[in-house]
Amino acid sequence: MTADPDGGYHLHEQIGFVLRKANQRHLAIFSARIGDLTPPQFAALAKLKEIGETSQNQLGSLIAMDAATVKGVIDRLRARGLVEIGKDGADKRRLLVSLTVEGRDLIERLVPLATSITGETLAPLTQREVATLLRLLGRIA
Amino acid sequence: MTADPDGGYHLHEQIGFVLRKANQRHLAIFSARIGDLTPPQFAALAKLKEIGETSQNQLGSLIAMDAATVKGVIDRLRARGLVEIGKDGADKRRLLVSLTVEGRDLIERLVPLATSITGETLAPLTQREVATLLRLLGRIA
DNA sequence: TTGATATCATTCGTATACAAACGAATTGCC
DNA sequence: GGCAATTCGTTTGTATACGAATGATATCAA
Repeated sequence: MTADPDGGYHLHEQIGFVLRKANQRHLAIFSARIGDLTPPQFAALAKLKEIGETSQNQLGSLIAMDAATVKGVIDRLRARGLVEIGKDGADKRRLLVSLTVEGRDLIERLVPLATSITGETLAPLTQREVATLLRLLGRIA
Repeated sequence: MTADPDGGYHLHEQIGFVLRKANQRHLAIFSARIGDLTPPQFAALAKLKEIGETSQNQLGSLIAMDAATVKGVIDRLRARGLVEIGKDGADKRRLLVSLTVEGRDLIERLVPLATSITGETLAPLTQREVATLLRLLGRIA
């Protein structure tokens, strides 16, 4: 039924390709609404607001970034004064990352925008379809 | 019903975050099975096999890459002898990109692997759910 | 207690991604 | 024909991503 009659391989039907395109559209919507922060930077600030101070690697695992990637993101947020780092007295290997006052202010102002970004990204779907999509994506993520 | 009782913003429920995680899992499966080619490189070869010779920018728009990105991908494929470029007699601005014999051999050998990568990525879902997911993703892509 | 193992953060190298600016070539329009 | 707008490819700069290697520190086990 849904099988390809000619048995051929079509790039546009592969999950990897469609995921990449959906990501691109979301990124375009995001940067149109929040121009001075990238989605990874936003994710770091949002997670810090949710859970408070943590180590750099712990934050990375919470937002699905490896150690090398999260370091770059935190460095750039730090250069802008949105987060700050401190030492962990109990474990000298760790860097504790936390929001600055400016970072907290910014993320609180941006949350409504982020909600509208999610809304615009999902605008082509009904509420029921949104729920289905998130459920199925969650299972392959 | 599905509304968040506390009205809070949770990163893990946002479409952008879930898309990024699904992409990560797909990439991990891809590189475990096809270690010496990235998904964008594979996409370029697969599309060239589908449509034959095209200009660099045209190829980019077919596989959703901007001009700067596609240039890097083609450069690396060219350095490995998988694609070659020629001049367009009718339009001196254009570079015509095509598969070499080695490139054609490789992509034909890899297509079965790519099919199994798609299968493994979608393994947590039933056939019906796969169809639903691809349909909904296609609408927001 | 000490020695193997694991964890934390950093660094290096490679590969997407995309914006912006650029020169060369082509097209559209009068 | 000729000039403006467009298109093609390139280059530069910035920002993820991830593998691999490394040094410092913790932990665990014999």
